[in-house]
Amino acid sequence: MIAEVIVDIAAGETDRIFDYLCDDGTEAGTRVRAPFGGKVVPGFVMRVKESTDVPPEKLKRVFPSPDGMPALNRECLYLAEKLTARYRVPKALVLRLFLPAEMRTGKVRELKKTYVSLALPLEEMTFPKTAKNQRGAAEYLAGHGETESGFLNGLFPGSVAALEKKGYVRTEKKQLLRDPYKGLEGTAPGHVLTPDQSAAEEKILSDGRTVQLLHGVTGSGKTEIYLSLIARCLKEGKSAIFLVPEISLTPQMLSQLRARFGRNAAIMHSGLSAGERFDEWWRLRTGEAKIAIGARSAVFVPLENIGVIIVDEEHDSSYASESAPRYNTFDVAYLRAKYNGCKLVLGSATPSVDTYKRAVEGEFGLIRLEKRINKRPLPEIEIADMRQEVRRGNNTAFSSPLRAELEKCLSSGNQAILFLNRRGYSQTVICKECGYVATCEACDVSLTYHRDEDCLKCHYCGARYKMLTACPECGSRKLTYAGTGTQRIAAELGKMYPSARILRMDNDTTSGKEGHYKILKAFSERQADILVGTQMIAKGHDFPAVTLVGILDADMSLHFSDYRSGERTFQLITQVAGRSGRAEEPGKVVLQTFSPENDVLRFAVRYDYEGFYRNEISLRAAAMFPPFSKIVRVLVSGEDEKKTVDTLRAVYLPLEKLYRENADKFLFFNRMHAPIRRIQNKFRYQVLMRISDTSVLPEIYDICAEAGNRDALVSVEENPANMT
DNA sequence: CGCGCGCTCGGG
DNA sequence: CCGAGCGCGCGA
Repeated sequence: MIAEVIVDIAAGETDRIFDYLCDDGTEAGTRVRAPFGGKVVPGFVMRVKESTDVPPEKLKRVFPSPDGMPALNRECLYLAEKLTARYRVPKALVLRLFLPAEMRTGKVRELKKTYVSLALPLEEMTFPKTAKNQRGAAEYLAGHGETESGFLNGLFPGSVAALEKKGYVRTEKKQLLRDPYKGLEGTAPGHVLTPDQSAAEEKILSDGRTVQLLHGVTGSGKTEIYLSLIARCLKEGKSAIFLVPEISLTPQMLSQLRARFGRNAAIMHSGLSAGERFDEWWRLRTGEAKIAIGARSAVFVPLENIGVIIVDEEHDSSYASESAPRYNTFDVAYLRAKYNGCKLVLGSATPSVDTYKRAVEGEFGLIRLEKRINKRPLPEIEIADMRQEVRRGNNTAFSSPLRAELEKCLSSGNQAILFLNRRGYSQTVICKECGYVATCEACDVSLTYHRDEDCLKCHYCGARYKMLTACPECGSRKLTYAGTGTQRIAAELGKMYPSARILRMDNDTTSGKEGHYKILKAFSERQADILVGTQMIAKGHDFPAVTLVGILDADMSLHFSDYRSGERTFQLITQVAGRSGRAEEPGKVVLQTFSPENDVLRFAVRYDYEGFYRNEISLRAAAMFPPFSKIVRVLVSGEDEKKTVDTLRAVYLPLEKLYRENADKFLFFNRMHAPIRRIQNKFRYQVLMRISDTSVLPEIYDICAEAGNRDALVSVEENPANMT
């Protein structure tokens, strides 16, 4: 038999089928080791056929990897086909998305362990006087029953082999799957849905459209509907995919799911060890687990017969991949829903403008949940006008309403969260004499001062620099800090409320995934009174004792140079406000801004999504921004500036030709430096386009795939989230 | 004339 | 991606 193989090499030149001899019975989707260009590389069997045009003397033989079954099922192969056509990326890169990384790198630990048990009753055994270990091991087995061989040998060195030779013990190899959430095997009964929830579920199931948008205010009980939909699938013998933003995969949430679905749920979480992740994946592949829960990448799990796909917090930006195959989670989920003939349920309290437009226009089903389950009102949001504060001589980061509320909150023994959006704005060092700003040698961005280490750091490449004592340009010692970071806020707070316990949470205090939880856990256990943090604290996590949320600089995201800044700001405020007053006591939110008359803020304080949407969509239509157009950015980056510019030319010229021939389909077309000209020593140039007709998109992808080379990376981004 | 580096090409 | 093969430029 002949196998059509894609070799797992991420290069455009090798991105084609190579024919190999293979064993009879080899199936498509099987991983193989293939001799290729002098060495053996991993590969994937895409198809199996009887014959080939390749001359026989060239044909080599592949040998299958010891997986026991094809790693990729039919649907995975189908999706890979579709995605390579859509994004024009090498097939090997797309295929990798379907496997846990551990499987490719081959570092997965042995899954089978040997267990030892007694073959005879202890009384029938005889041991030489010197064979203490043999006797000890046999006695241990008699007392403890079946024991893992390595463990027993550790206790009684050499015993296992000796006992086996005498026929005193039996050994057996067993598949061992690590269970990251042991002790939560119980299957908790589901809550009974409220009439509103039941009605919503019925509507989802009875509507003919594939995509259903569940638009429900915070606390309206969307999660219960998801779980009920999943439970239904299980009952029908089907499987389900449940996608959440990475940040919502909190230990509480995971244990809740495990309690409800037990080992039927496989959790794909970056916090798992490599081995655990592989095991969870394998349980899905074999059908042992039927529910996949995870962030973005879980949309690629090898489930079959899918009954529902759920995307929670649909608007969350983490659903867009930021690297290599820049797939869009929704696109993949939609393909899978179509393939399986099942529903794709999107849920959000603040849907993205694009999704909501498609729902109100009837392309998607739209289900509204307007009541909160516990009937508790949403926290009141008060706007603090920072212009007045400055006029009154208050130059601190805290308005008088916020101070008043903070004092009230602290004196009544409750907790407060202060939210700071530091995006595109950081605490850096400026020379007062000449205006010099400390910047990174590799990235051309300003450095950020870190007080605890007294150094300057680059947030794009992580480089560390010694703190300056004098200006390198003019020698002046008059250096000052600009901007306000969480560190400074926390320090100011400490001065204002010396007895308050303050916790800080941002990229610097949370090293690794664990740091995250440690801080949140400490705060929820009330080891602190005030939590100061960035976006990170906006989502997930329930803090029942929090009655005050302060949004220190609502303007920061509002005036960020992105067409979605209004949308982002509305989502952010709604989300942050949701942190306040989760238990009995009513919550309060103070929103500080220099532009209190801003429409987005006014809709946000009233929790008026509809109003916000109508306002926003008319602005987008007037300016012809997405969803009325598509922003396409082609980024060319490379270490050698000349070669990078050469590559830029190689994409620009054909793109410009395309633009000239289809001028009516373009709203904007130009080439320029990327906003950050250099990151990690790579020069960055871009061609920026806004297109009103997506029919030119395949051509754009083709041109870019053609132009990419060894020296410069060419990537295409659609409606990019950050334009660095 | 010989070696080294850079570019091109092929890999089944 | 990676190695082989080859051409051209440079030094002796």
